[in-house]
Amino acid sequence: MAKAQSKRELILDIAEASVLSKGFGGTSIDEIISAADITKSGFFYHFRDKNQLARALLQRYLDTENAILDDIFDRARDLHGDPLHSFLIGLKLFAELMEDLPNGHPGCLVATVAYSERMFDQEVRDLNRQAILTWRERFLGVLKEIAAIYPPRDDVDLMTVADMITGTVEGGIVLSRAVGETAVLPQQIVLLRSYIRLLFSPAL
Amino acid sequence: MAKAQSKRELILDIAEASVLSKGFGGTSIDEIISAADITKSGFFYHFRDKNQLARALLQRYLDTENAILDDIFDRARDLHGDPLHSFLIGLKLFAELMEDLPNGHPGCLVATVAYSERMFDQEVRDLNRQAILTWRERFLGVLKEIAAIYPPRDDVDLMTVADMITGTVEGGIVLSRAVGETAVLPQQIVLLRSYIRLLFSPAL
DNA sequence: TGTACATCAGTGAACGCGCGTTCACTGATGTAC
DNA sequence: TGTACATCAGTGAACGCGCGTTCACTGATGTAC
Repeated sequence: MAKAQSKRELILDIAEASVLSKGFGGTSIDEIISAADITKSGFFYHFRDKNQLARALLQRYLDTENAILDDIFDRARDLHGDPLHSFLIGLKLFAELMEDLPNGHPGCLVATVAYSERMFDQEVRDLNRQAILTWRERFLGVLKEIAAIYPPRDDVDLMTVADMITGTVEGGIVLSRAVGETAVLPQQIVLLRSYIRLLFSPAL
Repeated sequence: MAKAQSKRELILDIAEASVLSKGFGGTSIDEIISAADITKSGFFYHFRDKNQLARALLQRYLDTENAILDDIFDRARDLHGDPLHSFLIGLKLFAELMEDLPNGHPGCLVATVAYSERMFDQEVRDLNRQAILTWRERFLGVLKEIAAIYPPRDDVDLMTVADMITGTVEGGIVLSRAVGETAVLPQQIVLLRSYIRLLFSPAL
């Protein structure tokens, strides 16, 4: 949780941590305002209602997450011209980033929304859906580039492979949290990398 | 949701569906009892408190889930003597089972607990942790058998591969729900199967 | 530079409903002798 | 077979606290002229 520069950001920081550890329905505004040292009316000055908080929370989360992905895969591009090799480097960088988080990945808001969809309005659910589709397109683009050079060894649907990137992260977070081992998520990403390599590498 | 044979089972059925769509904190006892056509005291006759409901919910879920896995992989064993081939058959059967669910997989309670751990007591969290570890051991056993015959093509940790089975299902469910496409989960399982085959099959 | 007004970032008090939980009680069925 | 008692599966009424939300108001800062 980065140090907040404004009360609004502070509210979002506190709310995000609470939502990820107690769910949206388990997070109360009273609890947020007491941690943020603000009155209840102060909270409602910044957010019209609780669903508006959810929307802001998810939007902010997606923006930073996408910025991180951009950064990692852009750096990987700079390190190697070949799309397969640069993607493998990107996955390695991603795994290392997850490994360096002191308490493990704090959790993905997309998963919380998916698992309590009936708590949110249509706008939030649409935002969530769009997030997955954006990641699908992002990775599908890279995979198509790779497949054009390295024909896959198995008859797979590239869109499904693209989803697997996101799915591995989502699944890895659930496992890491449930079992209480922060190492599980980075291990899963490294294993995903092994699959991508096996799938596209010319015969060893 | 199977038809309940007792009020207690009915409460569990209703609560499970609600927890999977609104989270544990978003599920109220009032809502459960009105759907189950029972009074509040009737609820507290069956469950001491809300956490006791969570424990019963998770325990029942794990029991049925493990029974399904036993059934599928036992059948796969009967169909082929070789551990690799029978495991690949088992994964296919699993994917088909997920494909045949009319509204997709209803969601995994392990994930809900993992994403709202602070809502539950230690007993529930331990149960959740143990569930993941049990699945890890289950699949690790099979993978060791396979690796003894087919040396893996890549230097992977078999425990991480075992976790990947569980992780693919957890991640696949999150994706399926978030994007609203029931096909995503079975597709992910089929892709996992492709990896297992690629990893252990002798050079094609 | 002074004055008038607008906006920003909140405060304080109150609202009514819903929440999980308790407790004394009850009618139907089962069991012992 | 009749009676006494125990257990099962609940009911009904009340509890107090916490919840999300509203509304009139306020002091500090910014802007126009």
